[in-house]
Amino acid sequence: MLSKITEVQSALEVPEEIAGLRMTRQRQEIYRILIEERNHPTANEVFMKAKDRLPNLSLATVYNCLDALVQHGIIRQVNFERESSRYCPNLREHGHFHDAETGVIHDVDFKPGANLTDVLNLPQGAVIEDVEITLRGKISNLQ
Amino acid sequence: MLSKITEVQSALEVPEEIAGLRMTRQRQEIYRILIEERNHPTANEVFMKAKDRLPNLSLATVYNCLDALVQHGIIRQVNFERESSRYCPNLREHGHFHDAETGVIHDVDFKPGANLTDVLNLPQGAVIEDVEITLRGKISNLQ
DNA sequence: ACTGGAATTGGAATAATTCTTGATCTCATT
DNA sequence: AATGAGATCAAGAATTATTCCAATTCCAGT
Repeated sequence: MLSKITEVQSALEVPEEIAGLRMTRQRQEIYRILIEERNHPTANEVFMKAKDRLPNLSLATVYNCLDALVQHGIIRQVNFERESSRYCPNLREHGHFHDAETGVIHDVDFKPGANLTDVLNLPQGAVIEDVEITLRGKISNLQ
Repeated sequence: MLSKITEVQSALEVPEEIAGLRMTRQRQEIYRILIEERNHPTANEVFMKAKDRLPNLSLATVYNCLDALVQHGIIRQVNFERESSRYCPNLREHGHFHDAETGVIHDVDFKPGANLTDVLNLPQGAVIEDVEITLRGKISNLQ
């Protein structure tokens, strides 16, 4: 069990409020886990990790918190096929490369100045509000 | 409403076997629905449609058939966020634009010669095996 | 027609997520 | 410090999409 002081100190890394969302202990802890790990955990994985520090935490609360963070644009929800949703604190517009061999998910940035309309024939008048790009494959060591 | 003759003719368009998959009545019917409608139905929507012709059809069979078709590369499974999977007989490599206002899903083709690596910074050595591009937005009529 | 393997069916089971409800916390105001 | 309103949390029930399972049924090759 952690001391009150340790808990408060780590909590201080995250501000009291972000984007108008009150950062409660639970939300802070969950956000901190996403920031520190950066490995696109599922709600359940976040739950496991967070229980160390918040023993009374419930899975429902993890879902609530993750959803609140997503709604306020503080983190992003990422879906791979029909698997559990994963969560990501990287707010840059980016895609994901899922290494099928290791299971590791790499963030994939857009090249500077690149535009999706360079490669896609969008329908006439299409206004994009959200982009989800998911690649699956493997990382080859061969040169 | 289609005439019997049209129905039979359209059914005949589907061969006995595709890509090594035995085309049973159920698989034929399900495939035909995907081909004719081309509106990215869910398994349940396919089930509803197919029941007209195959009254004993079960939802489990629809899932089985769709999966068999997907496994044999005859159709593709498409996922939007956490919604039900949808199915698509368009085998060209393509993405999807989801019109949030009408719910319509448009296929989005790649521009000829375009390559994803033109716009994305992939991890070193990444070999792409599968691409899923999903855009969400609206269609504006304004010029 | 017979037979073995594949396919189908219907219902039960599963897994992820959401909902519900009551308890608890927070914060502004007194 | 007490109060009250509203937000948040916890626990478990409910929901939803999908998969599993066991018992038929179907079909291609003999």
